[in-house]
Parts: sequence; C-alpha cells; structure tokens
Amino acid sequence: MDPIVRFAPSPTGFLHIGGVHTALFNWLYARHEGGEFRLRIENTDTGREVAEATEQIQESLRWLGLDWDGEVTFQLDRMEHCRAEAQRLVEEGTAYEDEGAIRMRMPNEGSTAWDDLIRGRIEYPNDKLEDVVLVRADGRPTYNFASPVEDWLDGITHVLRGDDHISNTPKQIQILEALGAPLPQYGHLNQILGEDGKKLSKRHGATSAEEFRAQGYIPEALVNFLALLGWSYDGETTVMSREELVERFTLDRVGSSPAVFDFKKLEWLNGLYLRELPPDDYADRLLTYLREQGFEWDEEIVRRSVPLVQEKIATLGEYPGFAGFLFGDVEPDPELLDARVLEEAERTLTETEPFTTEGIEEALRSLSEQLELKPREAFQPIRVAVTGSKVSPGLFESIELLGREPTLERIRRGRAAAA
RNA sequence: GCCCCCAUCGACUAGCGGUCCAGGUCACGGCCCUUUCAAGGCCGUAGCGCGGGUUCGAAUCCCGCUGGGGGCACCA
Repeated sequence: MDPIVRFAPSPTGFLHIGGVHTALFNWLYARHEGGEFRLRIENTDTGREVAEATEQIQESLRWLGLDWDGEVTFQLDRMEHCRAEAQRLVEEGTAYEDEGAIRMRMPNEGSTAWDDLIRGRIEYPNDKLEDVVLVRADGRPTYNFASPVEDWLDGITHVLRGDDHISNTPKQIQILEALGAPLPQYGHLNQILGEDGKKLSKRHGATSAEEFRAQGYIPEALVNFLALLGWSYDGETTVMSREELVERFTLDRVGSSPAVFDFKKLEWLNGLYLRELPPDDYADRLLTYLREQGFEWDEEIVRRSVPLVQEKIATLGEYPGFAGFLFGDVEPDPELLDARVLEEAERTLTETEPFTTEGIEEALRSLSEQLELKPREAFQPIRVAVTGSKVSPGLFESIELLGREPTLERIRRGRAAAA
C-alpha cells in the first residue's frame, strides 16, 4: 500500500523553518515511496489564527517546490464530524461531559506503546495520561482530537512530525483505539536548535521560509541543507539535487538526535548552488529577487552584471551591496582615494581603446607600472572611486559595464574628494 | 516535581562488535593562486560525556550517572 502522509501546520504565522523541515521529510518520504503528500491546515484554535498565514504557508511551500497532492483541507471544516464522533464516545461511555466540554477517559494502568518509525519502541505510562478534552465547551474540537480523527478520515498511513509531539502520540493512539480506527505508523523527527542549543527562534536569525527567501537564499540550497539535518545518504555525500534526495531518502537513515541549525553551512551551500546556475537562470532569479525586494533596476544591466557577481556572492541579498554601484551614485571614503593615481587613471581611461575589459586591464596595468606601484596599490583607489568600496566585482569588468563617461565622472569626483 | 526523548570533532554527520590510533562536509588555521572580495587547489587543528558491566575484542550491546531537549492547556 502506498503511504499517505501529511503536513499539518497551524496558521499562526509564517512557515517556521522547523515546519519546513517536517514538511520536507514528509514530502521526501511520499515522493520516494510513490505515495501522497497532503496539506492540512490545523485551524481549530481560531483565536490564534492569523488571516494571511494560510496563504503564506502555501506560498512558501510552492516556493520550496514541496508540492502537495489533492486539495488543502482545513481542520475546522471537519468540526461537525469531530463532534459527532465525540458524541458517539460519550454514548459508548469512553468519554464524558465536563463543564460543557467533552473529555475522554484515559486508562490509568499499563502503558501505551508504539514502534516509532525512527526511534524504535516508545512506551508511555498510562497513569501520566490525563483525560483529554476532545471538544471544548464552545463546541470546537481540540487539536489532540481533531488531528487523529482527520488522520483517520484522510487515510493517513504514516505520521511524521517533530519530536515535541511524542507526548501527544499516546493520547492520539488512545483516541483512535476508542474510536475503533486503524492506527497510522508514527515517526518522530528530531528538533532543530539554534546555535546555543535552544529551540530555534527569532534571536538566532531568520526563522521563517519567507525570511530566508528575502535574504536571497534559493530553494535548492535550503532543501538540500534541511535534508541533511537528521538525515544522511552515506555520510559522505553532501550536495544533492532534489531528484537525488527523493531517490535516496529512506526513513532508516533518519536520525533522532536534535540538530543545530548552521547558518554558515547553509550560506556555503547557497553560494555553491548559485554558482552552478546557468547564467540566464541566475539572471532570472536575481531579477525576480530584486523586484520582490523593491529594487527597480535596469534589467539589461542586471543581466550583464551576472558574470561579474555569480562567482562572488553567496546569497542574492548581497547583490545590492556588491553591485549597487552600477545603478546609482557612490560615496567613496576620501581616505582611500589617491589624487595622483586618479589623475593618471582619468587620463589613461579617456584614451583607452577599445574600452573593453581587456583594453582597460592593459591600460591600467601599464599605468601601475608607470607609477611604479604594485597592481593592488594602483587599482585600489580607482576601485574605491568607481565602486565606492574596497570590495567589488572585478575592476576592469566593472568599469567596462559602467561605461567610459560614468567612470570618468566618478574618477573626477574622486580626485576632488581626495584633494 | 513527574513523564518522555536525545548524547561521535565548534556544527551537520558516517560508523549498526574486530577492516576506526574514528571517515566526509561546514566553520576555523596555514600555504598557493590573485586587482579587492570571493571562488579554486593543497595541507592542518579538532571528537567517541563519565562510571560500571557483557565480550577474546566496544564509538558500536546493557545498566547507572551526568548533561541537553521536549511535554505535563477547553494551544497546536
């Protein structure tokens, strides 16, 4: 039987990276096994629901390429069904009314156990199980009731979720058994922690898929990175495409210990994926990114700048700071300028023919020789005057792309500022 | 407090009793390349939490401890 799994976020805000991790593992499992991956919004807590969240979660999943099967379902839509099931339990005597709410009687002896897909056998003493509320006094089912009922309704065969749900599992198993429903198999994924070993939160940096997107990370990198948090193929292979991940993903290689989110490694992976992109693709993504971030820069120049930046930046977010000089004035630090060098550079570049990367390089190299300066000594003031920074794309390419007049203009201004 | 889960380099991990004086990747350090910054190449530092067992033999199995995390809601 093909597995049916689900990702069931609650719409309380942006999709948290931990949620992405859970969604990814479910998705990889479903795709690898040829099963189904469903998306269900757990919105029984109407009080905490954020209006935009439902759409944002879907948008994030689409961006990441985690496509789901069938229609998105909403927990609240199944409210009536849940109520009816709860009523049935009351009639059968396994549940009872308590101040308007319906609670289920939990056993006090023995233990509830299951063979966790990734942790092996877990036993939970029943005397620690409280009589869980199935339906609130206002008629809305609780998460711990609606969730298993829906898993049953949807024919979910495998529940893969964060290990913070371990203590909910015995309750849900008891509920399903009382209902006479089949049990899915449960697997509890490892938690993702911040650098300090605490649960990943705001103060560690970006925590939502949206934030990573805004910082210029691309889905391939994020997916590859997250897959490696709690799963490995052979311990040696690090870089894997989405297809390779799907092909290689198996539950028996999923680990159970918590993993610290390593932003540096993500950045490295992102840079790697960015560098491997075909230039046209890179340009398209960069353009889309810049537009999303509110930069309305000339498309042609952005495209032509791709070869200058692709090897150099690890996130798209670095582009404005790195190549922004191509689109607007710069404010160089006068301390880093050098009037004599700039005067000679202006003279040289006025006459340079052809005004191409090669021509410019040749001209400036002979300039540095004339001035008896090391290349770096001669080029740095020019770089600063032209790009406004000590760090920039290749100088000659940058000058060619900027154009002769704008370059000369900046050098003139640099001379004035230096003097 | 009670219950549950987890435990290999700073980080992610490989290792499922001998082939491990523990391998890969990021980070870090050094060197090379070099117009800056990256990228790239080469080299290197660094780890089985502790204590008991089991066994001819343990990072690998068992127990305890310690440490970390999670849960104990009419939140999800």
